Amino acid sequence: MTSQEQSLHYLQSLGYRLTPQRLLVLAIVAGGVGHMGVDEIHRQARAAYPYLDLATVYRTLRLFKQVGVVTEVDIDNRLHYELTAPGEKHHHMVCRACHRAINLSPHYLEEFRDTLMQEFGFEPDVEHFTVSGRCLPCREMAAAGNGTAVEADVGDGREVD
Amino acid sequence: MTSQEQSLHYLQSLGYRLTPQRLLVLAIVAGGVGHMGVDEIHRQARAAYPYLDLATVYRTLRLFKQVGVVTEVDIDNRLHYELTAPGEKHHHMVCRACHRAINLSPHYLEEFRDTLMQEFGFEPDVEHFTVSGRCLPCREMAAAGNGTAVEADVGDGREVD
DNA sequence: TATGTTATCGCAAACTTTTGCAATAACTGG
DNA sequence: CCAGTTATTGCAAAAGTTTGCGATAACATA
Repeated sequence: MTSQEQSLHYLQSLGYRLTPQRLLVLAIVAGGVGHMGVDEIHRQARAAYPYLDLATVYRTLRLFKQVGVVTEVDIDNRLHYELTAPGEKHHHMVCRACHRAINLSPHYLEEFRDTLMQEFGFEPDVEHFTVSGRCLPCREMAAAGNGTAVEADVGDGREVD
Repeated sequence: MTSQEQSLHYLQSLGYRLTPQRLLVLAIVAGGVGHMGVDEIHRQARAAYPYLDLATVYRTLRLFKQVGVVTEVDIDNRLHYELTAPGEKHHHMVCRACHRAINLSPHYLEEFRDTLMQEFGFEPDVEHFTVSGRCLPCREMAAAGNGTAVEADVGDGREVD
């Protein structure tokens, strides 16, 4: 049984229905490389099934995230998804300058998580954890001439739309 | 010189212009209790200055956040702002069930921050750090009969709009 | 296999946030 | 204090995401 089939059985065991739309979205996310934007998932889905609505894509991904089948990453104010690989779980560091997502092993969060649990009884949602900040290449670029490690320049000073 | 005046001088020193709109938004956020939603800030602003546009409120708050005058918190997919109190900086834990924001002393993030810096050269944006998860009361409610520690019940199982 | 229940879908519309653009007003230097 | 420069505003529209609702289809039961 493949990992996708397992996910589907799991959904079913929770009482959710297996619909062609869900199978399709899951297959697309599973087949994509890295984090996929919602629009790209929708585009690919429509290629196979033209009537699939964008709202359904959003609802499906929200559900998948809720049950842990996919991981959501906010990249530059846009939602992206990737399959949650059971053996290789990770969190993300997203650079606010170049918008790249860097994987972060759960190991780095364990201590933080334990602290919050013990001190506040607060159970952080580590499953969907993302830190934003600036990556090394972008910080170096900023230190030298300014600009971004990849492309679009972001926020140098004055207020521009 | 009040804290607000300091913020204004700081903005000016960075080359930003002091406009009535900015003064107004700053005064409102400073006068509010806790985190204020954008719509509430806008409503109050219009009371004093009816032409102030919502887009201006968003732009102003984004600017204030960028320079550190206000702190942004995402509560239930909506942006909220509070004045950044220089002496009492803190981060937030937001409960995904009751949507309350709990303050978190910077102390709890220092170690995590240092680790990311040393291991990856990644400089986390601790200024605008928020962890989502479930607070103690909500976890207890869920453990007993289910429901939320405050009001709206969120996500019990089936997919409902 | 036929039938009932209700979760899910597609569609349209709302909501939140961002953006393009021309007009305005804040600051600068004379 | 006046004129020039350009950051900022208001407005309108777009973009991204969520939601209400009636129709449809998935699952359960017989």
